[in-house]
Amino acid sequence: MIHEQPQSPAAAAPPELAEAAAKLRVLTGQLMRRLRAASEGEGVTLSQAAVLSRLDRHGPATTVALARAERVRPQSMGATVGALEEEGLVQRSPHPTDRRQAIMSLTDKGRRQLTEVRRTREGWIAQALGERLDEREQAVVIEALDLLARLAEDEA
Amino acid sequence: MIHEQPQSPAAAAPPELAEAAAKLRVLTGQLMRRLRAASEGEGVTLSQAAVLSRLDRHGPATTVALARAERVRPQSMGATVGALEEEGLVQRSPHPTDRRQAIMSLTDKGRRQLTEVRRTREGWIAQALGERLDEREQAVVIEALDLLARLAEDEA
DNA sequence: TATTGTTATACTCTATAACTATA
DNA sequence: TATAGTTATAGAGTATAACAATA
Repeated sequence: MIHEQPQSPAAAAPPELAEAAAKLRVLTGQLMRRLRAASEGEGVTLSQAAVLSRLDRHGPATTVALARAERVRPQSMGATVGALEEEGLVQRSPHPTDRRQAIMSLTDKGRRQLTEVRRTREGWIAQALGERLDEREQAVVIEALDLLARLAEDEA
Repeated sequence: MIHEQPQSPAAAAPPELAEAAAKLRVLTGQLMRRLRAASEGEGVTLSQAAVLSRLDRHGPATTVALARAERVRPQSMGATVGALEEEGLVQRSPHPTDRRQAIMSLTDKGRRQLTEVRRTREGWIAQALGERLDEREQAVVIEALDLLARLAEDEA
């Protein structure tokens, strides 16, 4: 690759980055399906598990705040937290001053469910990282995750 | 209970790997939604675009082979290639010796569509990688993608 | 019997649109 | 007007189950 090719229709990105983009696309799809498969038979779906995990890490939050954090529409998040509430895994409390808002928090049952989720759903990833990669490779993956997260969260 | 692991109930994985697993889960979901959003209004859906891309890179293939490669069920892949065929983006030819099989290949229209797909769908990733990361960081991401792909493809 | 592929059905995830209640 | 949330509807993506045709 010495000269630029001004007439190339798909140009703009150098081929190794285009290849990386294609790999990332494939990887994302496969991870999504593995995560979904791993979370089956657990009583909670993938997106429900994501909410449980987030509530545990960042504390109680409103539906809208959860939607922003996971980058889904508030209506989508509403369906997810609604299902969790029906199963008694989260509970809603009124906001102290703003009566429009409802604050969702984990119940004890939700916390127990989360323990199970972590073991089975995120567990295989953590295990694979630990068993299949040496320390340098683990460090590479960990740094790359932060870099990619930065890209994914950039602007819209 | 388990006396081999006296401490944490969710143990087994060191905390930094558990954290990496959680980050990977969040990243995967966000990338999936971004990819889907980027492929809207293109005439092909995300999984259809994946098939076009694969046919271009690896040549003609049967439904079952495509399903294995993308790690979906043959029935699911059947629906995807069926839609592509209806739009004239792929065509099916009989297998020379096995009349059960049908070999799918890109049409000229499919190839043109793919060019468009690459520009818009994988384009934003390639562009972000090029613009937001320096060369060392790009190398880290590229290596990590290969490592993660290895993990994702390991055993079932 | 095993493999390729199809048809039928259902669930998850997410979206847009239209609405109510509160600020 | 703006924000938090709900309800209704739809499409993408995938799965399982049952089946037909071919090897």
